[in-house]
Amino acid sequence: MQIGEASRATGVSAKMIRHYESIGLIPAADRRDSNYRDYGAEDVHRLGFIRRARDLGFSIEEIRDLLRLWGDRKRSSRDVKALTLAHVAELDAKIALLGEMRATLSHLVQCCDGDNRPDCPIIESLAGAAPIHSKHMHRH
Amino acid sequence: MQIGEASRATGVSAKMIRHYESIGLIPAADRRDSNYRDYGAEDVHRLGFIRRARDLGFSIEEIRDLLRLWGDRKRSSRDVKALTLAHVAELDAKIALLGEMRATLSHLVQCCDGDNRPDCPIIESLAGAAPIHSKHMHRH
DNA sequence: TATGGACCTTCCCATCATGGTAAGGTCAAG
DNA sequence: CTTGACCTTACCATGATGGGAAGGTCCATA
Repeated sequence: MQIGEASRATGVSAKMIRHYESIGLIPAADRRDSNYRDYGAEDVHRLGFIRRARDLGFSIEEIRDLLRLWGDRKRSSRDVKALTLAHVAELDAKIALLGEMRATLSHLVQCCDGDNRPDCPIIESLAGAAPIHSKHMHRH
Repeated sequence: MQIGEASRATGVSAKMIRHYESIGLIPAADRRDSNYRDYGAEDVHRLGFIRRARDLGFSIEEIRDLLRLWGDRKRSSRDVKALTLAHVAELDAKIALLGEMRATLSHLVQCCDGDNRPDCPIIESLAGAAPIHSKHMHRH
């Protein structure tokens, strides 16, 4: 099948399929006489694997490792689990960072009247008036 | 003061200060005879504003708007609040996405023995054996 | 058979925020 | 006068993806 059909079958854009080939994530596709790339069931299977891994947030390099493990009949599930746990830790770190931002911002939003006047704790906070502590600063 | 000192004072790298100038986020700095950039209190204040906004995850374009509002004595806090709420919504979307990934992965991790054998639900799931439903699939 | 349209090819550029490096200018202290 | 710390511009890289140009292939239909 041509790249477009492989793309439709896997949800990976033709652009990215070519890219994955160019960086060696997947083997170079067979070519027809027309020089068009030709994909078979195994290729589609691999692309589906990649798409699912991408959907779970794995980086290309992590996926490279996952593909190697997938093809290794002697792999230990320990290695897969370790790789995955490392990725989960990355996700946790990102979530924590975004969560802190969200918490700070939603506190500021709560304190902002949102009316026609210019006075705004959000702008003031960015301007460096004071760090954002808790709502109960004056109780200590 | 020179760019290095402004950088140290604000936590914005000299590299990024020049970059912000090049994209018009901040006005072109004054120059000394040596052609070195020269920063004053107002510049440092603005850079601090930018750094805090970056720390809260605002994009450069959002910061452009925030700077405009900051400098506008006739701004309405409504506008600031709206901009911030839009950003919080973006954060929520990202957090939700990462959270879904995390949930799926941690379920798979739980199901993976992590021993010397190759059998691994993580790899199998990526290979497309079956979609990940809940642990209680068979209860309905 | 010719043409049109859907598909493919490679190549280059853009995103976003940031960092690295190279080649060279400036300045103050020793 | 040298050394070292600082500055300048200019170019390239990241990671994953998309856009577009210029041109080749293939099939159906007029």
